Amino acid sequence: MTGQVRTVDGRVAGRRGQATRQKLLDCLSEMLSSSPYRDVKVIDVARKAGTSPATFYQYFPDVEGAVLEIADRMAAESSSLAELTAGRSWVGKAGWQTAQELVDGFLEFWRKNDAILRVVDLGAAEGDKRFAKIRMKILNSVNSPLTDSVADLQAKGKVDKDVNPAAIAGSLVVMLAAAASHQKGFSSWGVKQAELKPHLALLTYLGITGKKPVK
Amino acid sequence: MTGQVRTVDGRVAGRRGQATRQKLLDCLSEMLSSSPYRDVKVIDVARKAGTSPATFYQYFPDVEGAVLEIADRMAAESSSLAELTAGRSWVGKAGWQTAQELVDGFLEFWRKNDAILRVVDLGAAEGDKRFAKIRMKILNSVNSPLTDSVADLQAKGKVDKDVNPAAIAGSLVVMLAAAASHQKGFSSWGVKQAELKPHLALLTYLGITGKKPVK
DNA sequence: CACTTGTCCTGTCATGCCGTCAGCTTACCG
DNA sequence: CGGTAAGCTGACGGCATGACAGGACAAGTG
Repeated sequence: MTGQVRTVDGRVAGRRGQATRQKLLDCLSEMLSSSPYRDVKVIDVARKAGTSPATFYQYFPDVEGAVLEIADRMAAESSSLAELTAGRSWVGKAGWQTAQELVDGFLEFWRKNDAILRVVDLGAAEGDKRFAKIRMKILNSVNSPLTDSVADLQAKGKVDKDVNPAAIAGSLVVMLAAAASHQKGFSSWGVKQAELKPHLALLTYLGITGKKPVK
Repeated sequence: MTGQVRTVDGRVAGRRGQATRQKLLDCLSEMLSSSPYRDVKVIDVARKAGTSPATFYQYFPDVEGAVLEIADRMAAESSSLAELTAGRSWVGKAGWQTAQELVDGFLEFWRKNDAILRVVDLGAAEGDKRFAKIRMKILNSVNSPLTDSVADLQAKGKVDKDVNPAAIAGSLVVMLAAAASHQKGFSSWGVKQAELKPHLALLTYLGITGKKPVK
């Protein structure tokens, strides 16, 4: 699908080369979790991987290039997020359950990938189209089915005709993403994580259906 | 209040020094809008300000230090955001108007300060307490009065007793912040800014009151 | 086993930014 | 006008960057 893995100078990477490349990506991932993006240096990644900076540049044009690759893989995995919403019911108790599971799955995904997601978010916010594209791919895996759900309810007359399903779904998805990446912020408001989840689910349910949930 | 402005080596800055310092801050602000945070170099800021890197280090310990100063000033201005919510009604048509004005004011503030807010967001997400504190100060100027509003409605029996006002208000504020910093993302979902606003207001109103707005 | 081929890694180098210091210039004040 | 403190910069060692050429290594061949 993606073709062969190639080095910067055009050669085809063999088994050993791919292993080195992967190790560099893993070490970069770790560094992103432990130090500010701004301070991540090629030389540190290379040292951590037990190799030299020159090797790094054989596989990636620069740090950003490697980050994009990590982000791309994560985006590929994000498709699993779609199952949290696609084809689920938003009516009655089942609807409330859908909302809860969506929030749970979303926060979990964000928690697992928070370091790289931070960088993707920054890149997208700074206007970098490559990062914006990746961000959209991730958010879309939730946003598309969610938009469909709203449109469905709307077709059935259960949601006002003047709402734009994409705007509602997008706003909710963006809320979940932001809440996930700033969970610590909520604790300074005296809101614990366990307490936050049902409230996010509540807002999600309210936004989608326009009604209070039946718990 | 804040005492005298001092250089890194302890001297008191006079009129000329303060002007230079300010010019450096202004130029840094501009650079943050035009290039990725990761690529902002001291030497570029200095050149843009028509001075030398050594001068920069006379007033700031590093780029981050200067960024914190810019962010601090913005946080001071953010208190004006409180007026968007404090003491406003959330009932009936007046409530709907409150929601709209809140969204409007919030997006406007974010638009004006987006570059620095991006960096603050990143710093906070990376766990830097100084940035987290600044971020909280800004969000609190909206979150506190909003929390009060929910608590008020709750006391009057208009909102369910089992909701945590801080969790609801916090989630909504975070949603607004995220929507503001990724407005471009919505356009790839086919949602224009003018269309986004009323939907954010709708979600806000729904979240605060638990009911559909009377328009 | 020697030889070849193609992959893989690193030593080294020019370049450029970082962060600091000594020392020069400028402004203010008695 | 001389003293003092503020303000600025040239220059420097140190480190990261990014490029290259060449050495190390594995695998296949006669």
